[in-house]
Amino acid sequence: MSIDNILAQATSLAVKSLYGLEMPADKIVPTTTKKEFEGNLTIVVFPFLKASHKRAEDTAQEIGEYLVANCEAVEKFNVIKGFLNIVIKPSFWTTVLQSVAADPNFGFKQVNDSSKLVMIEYSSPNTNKPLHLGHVRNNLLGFSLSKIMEANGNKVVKTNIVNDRGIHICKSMLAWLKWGNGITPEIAGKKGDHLIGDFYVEFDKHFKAEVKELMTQGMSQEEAEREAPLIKEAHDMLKKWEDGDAQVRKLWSTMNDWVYAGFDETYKRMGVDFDKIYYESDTYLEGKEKVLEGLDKGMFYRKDDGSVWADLTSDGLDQKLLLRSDGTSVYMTQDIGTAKLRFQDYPIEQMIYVVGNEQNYHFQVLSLLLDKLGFKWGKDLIHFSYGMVELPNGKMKSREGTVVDADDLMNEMINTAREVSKDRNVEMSEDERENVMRIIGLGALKYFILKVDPRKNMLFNPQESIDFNGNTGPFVQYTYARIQSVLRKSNPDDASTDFTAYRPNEKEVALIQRLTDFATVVAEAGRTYSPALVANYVFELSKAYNQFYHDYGILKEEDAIVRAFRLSLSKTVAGIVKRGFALLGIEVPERM
RNA sequence: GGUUCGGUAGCUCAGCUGAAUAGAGCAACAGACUUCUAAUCUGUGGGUCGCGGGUUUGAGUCCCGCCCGAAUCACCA
Repeated sequence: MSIDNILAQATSLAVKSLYGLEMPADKIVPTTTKKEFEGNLTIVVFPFLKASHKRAEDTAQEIGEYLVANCEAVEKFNVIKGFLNIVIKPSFWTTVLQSVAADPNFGFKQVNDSSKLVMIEYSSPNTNKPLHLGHVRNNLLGFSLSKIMEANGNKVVKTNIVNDRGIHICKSMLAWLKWGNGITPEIAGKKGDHLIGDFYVEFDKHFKAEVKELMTQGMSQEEAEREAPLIKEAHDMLKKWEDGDAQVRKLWSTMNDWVYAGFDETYKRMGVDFDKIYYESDTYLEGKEKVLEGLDKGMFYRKDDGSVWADLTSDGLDQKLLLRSDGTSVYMTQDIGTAKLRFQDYPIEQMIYVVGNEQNYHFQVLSLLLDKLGFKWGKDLIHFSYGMVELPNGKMKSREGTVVDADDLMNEMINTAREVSKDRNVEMSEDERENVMRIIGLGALKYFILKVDPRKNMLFNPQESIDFNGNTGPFVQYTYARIQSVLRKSNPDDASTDFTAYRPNEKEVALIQRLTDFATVVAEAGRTYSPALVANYVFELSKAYNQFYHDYGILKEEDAIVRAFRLSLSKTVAGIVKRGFALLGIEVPERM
C-alpha cells in the first residue's frame, strides 16, 4: 500500500473519531507538499470544517495531533491556514525505496487469463502513398496506448486495417501501366511505397492537365473532372477489379506487395508492430452482408433508388448512407464488415480506434450502428481521437509538396543526433554509436510527439521544434545513460550493503516520493488513455534526479551506507525511467 | 447553421477527479565543468488562464452565455 493510501485511511479514521464524520479514504487525496513549505504530503482540511465546527487552523491542528499519535509513518506536522503539512518519518522512505527497488513490475498490473481483452486499431494506411507525419503521430500513439493498456492489466491485440482497394489504388496502377515502363522498386532503387506514391502524384498531374484542357473547351470544373479520360479509365479499372479480372488483380497484388514491403521497413524502424492485420479487400463484402441483415430486421430502410440508409435522428444524428444505389459499399459499410470479422476472430471486450479527429462524426455513427447490429462493445467503443499535425505554414498538402515523409523525418532526426553529438567523446564502437544515434534521434521525435495532449492539434516546426535539451527525449535518455555510467563504475560490494537504517535527506525523499508516483501515473494514463501523462512524469522524475545528482555525491560519498542507499536510489530511478519510456515505445541508451 | 474539440508567459506545452503566491521547456540575460557524463545544474525577467456572469469557504479547473480557431455534417475513403 502506498503512503498516500495509508495517510488517507488514517485521516479518514481521524475525522471519524474526532468529529464523527464518515469520510471514505478514497475521497481524501493527499497532495505533494509545495516545496516552499516543510512536509512531504499535504491534506486540505476545508472539507472537514462543517463537521468540526472549528476554525480551519484548529481542525488541522487536531487532525495533525491525531495522526502523530495514531499513524506509524507520521513524524510531525505543521499547519498553514487550512493546509495540514505532514512530515513522514525518514526511515519510512528507506523502506519504500527498498520495496520499489525489489519489485521489477512496480506500478504494473498483472495480465492473466481473466484479463479484459482490448483490441487497438491504429495506423490504417492507404496503399497508394508512403506514411507521413500524420501516420507517425497515429502510430506512436497507438503503440504507446497498447503498452499502457497492457501495463494496466489488459490483454491487448494490436491491429491494423489496410485500405488496399478503391479508386485511389487504381490511379497509381493506371499511372504505372501508362508511364512506368515496367519499373520495379529494385530497378528504381526505391522503397515500394515511395515508388507507388510517385505514380499517384504522376496520375494527378496528368489528370489535372486533362481537366484544364477540357475546361478551356468550355466544360465546368465538375464536368471536366468527371469526363476526363484518365478518371474514366481508373473507374473502368476499379470495375474490373471488383469483377475479379485476373490481370488487374495480378497487377494490384504485385503493386500492393511492393507497398507492404516499404511499410514493413518503416514500421520496423519506428518500432511499432501489429498482432493482426486486416485488409479492406477482405472486409468490404462482409459489411454489405451485415447491412442487408440489418435491413431484413427492419433496422435500416431502402430508398426508391435502391440505396440503403440508417435513420439516426432519434439519436440526435442524421440519415446515414450504408449502401449505394448500385449496391456497393461505402466507408461505413467497410468498418462494419471489419468489426464483424474481428468479433469472429477475438472475444473482444473493448475496442479502441486510434483515428484522427476528422473522423469524430464517423465514429459516433459507427458506435450506434454496431450497437444496433448487436456488437457487445459497439456502444462503448473508444474513438481515440487525436488532433492534426500542422506545419509552420499550415497543413500538410500533398499537392504543394509540403508532406513530411515518415522515412525522411526519421533519417533527419538521426542525422541531427549525429550532428549534435559529434563533439562529445564518449567511447563506444562504431556499431554502438550508430545504434545510439538511432535511439536518440527517434527518442527525440517520439517524445516530442507523445508529450503533447493527443486531442490537441500540434505544431511541428522542423527547424526549431526538435531540440535535444530541456523537456525532450534525449534529456531523459541522458539521465538514464548517466546513471548507467555511475553504476558501471560502482563497487559491487555496495550493492549488498544494508542501508535500512539510513535516514534520507529532503532531496532524496522527494525523489523516492516521485518514484512511487509511477504507479498512480500508469493507472491514470490507462484510465484516461494518455501517453502524455507518462511522458511528463518521466521528465519530472529525470529532472528531480538531475538536481539530486548535482547536489550530492554518489560514488564520492565516503559513508558506505549512504553510498549504498544512493546507488540503489539511482538504479531504481533508471529502472523506472526505462520502463516509463518503454510505455512510450522509446528506448534508452547505456551511454551517450 | 447543427455537432464535436480546442483557446494558459514572446514561442512550444503541463496543470489529475476544485485548494496555498498558476508551472515546465525554449528563446533572453547572469553564473557553475582539474569532479560520479555540462545533452546537466543554479539564478533573473516574463501572465487580466479568450470575455462576461453563476455555484462554492475556495474556480485555470464545475455550470450558463458570448468571442476566436479547428474538424465534421458526400451515393470520397
